[in-house]
Amino acid sequence: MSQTYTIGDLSKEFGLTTRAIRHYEAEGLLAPSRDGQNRIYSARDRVHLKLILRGKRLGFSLKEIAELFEMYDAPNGEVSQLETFIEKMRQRRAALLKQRDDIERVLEELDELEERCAEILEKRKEAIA
Amino acid sequence: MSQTYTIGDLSKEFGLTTRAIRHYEAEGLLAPSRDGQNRIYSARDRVHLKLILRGKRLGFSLKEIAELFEMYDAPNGEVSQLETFIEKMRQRRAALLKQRDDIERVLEELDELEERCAEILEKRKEAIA
DNA sequence: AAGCTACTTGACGTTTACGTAAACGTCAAG
DNA sequence: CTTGACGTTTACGTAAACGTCAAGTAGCTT
Repeated sequence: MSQTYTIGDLSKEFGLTTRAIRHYEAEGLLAPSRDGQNRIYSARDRVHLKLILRGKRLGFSLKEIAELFEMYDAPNGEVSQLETFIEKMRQRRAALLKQRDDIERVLEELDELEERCAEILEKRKEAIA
Repeated sequence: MSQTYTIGDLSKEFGLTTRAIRHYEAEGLLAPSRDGQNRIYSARDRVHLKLILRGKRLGFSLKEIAELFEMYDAPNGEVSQLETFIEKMRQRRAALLKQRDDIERVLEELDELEERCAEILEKRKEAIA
């Protein structure tokens, strides 16, 4: 007996609207089974949803996330297909590394900003006292 | 004599359309000076554009990037303003840290995927030979 | 049976981030 | 003096990612 979820369960758990979840399905990112006409999500579906959200946090479009899913399921094609696939992965990796670098820089800037703010705050509070 | 750029210069350098650059201006992200009606971008404007693109790579909306710019210019307000500002920074930082974590995970997954692909490729090539 | 609650499928609306086309100004080269 | 390359504004178009009704269904509960 494996755990299942309604669309409402997942929407609450992840802070999404049901509309959004259905939208992901319409875009081919989810494929829950049905109980009559009601959607039933498996643990695997839930993981998929998590992955979707992670992809979104990284700035991927739904279409790109769909591609990533295909990539994950698809290493079955021919050699040429596999090679273009690997090339795509290389590009993804490069983009991610760049993104990681960007994050480091922004974090540094935030540190500086925070310091400046702290200083200013101190002065203001002295001025008040 | 400081370096200046036309909109075409910048569009070429960063691989954007001029339309996009004007759009950023319309959204308040850039404020080049003018020579007659033609836009003249300073080195500072160019840096701003770089920052815009970095923000985009990180998945920020143009509006969010505008906020970040304001944040950077704005540590002048009152104490209460400063404090909400610092709170915003805290949230940004948390989001960025999460994003960094997400990236690590996806990179790991990409590693696994690449291994799988390499294995499959080898087998295919053996099969051919 | 009536009502509540959660689900369903449309279908149109909205926001973001530009694309694209029209219509025109400006300057240098041929 | 026209052609071409670049620039301008204005305005409508569009794709993505949902939001927001509307109208219906299905199962409980009182």
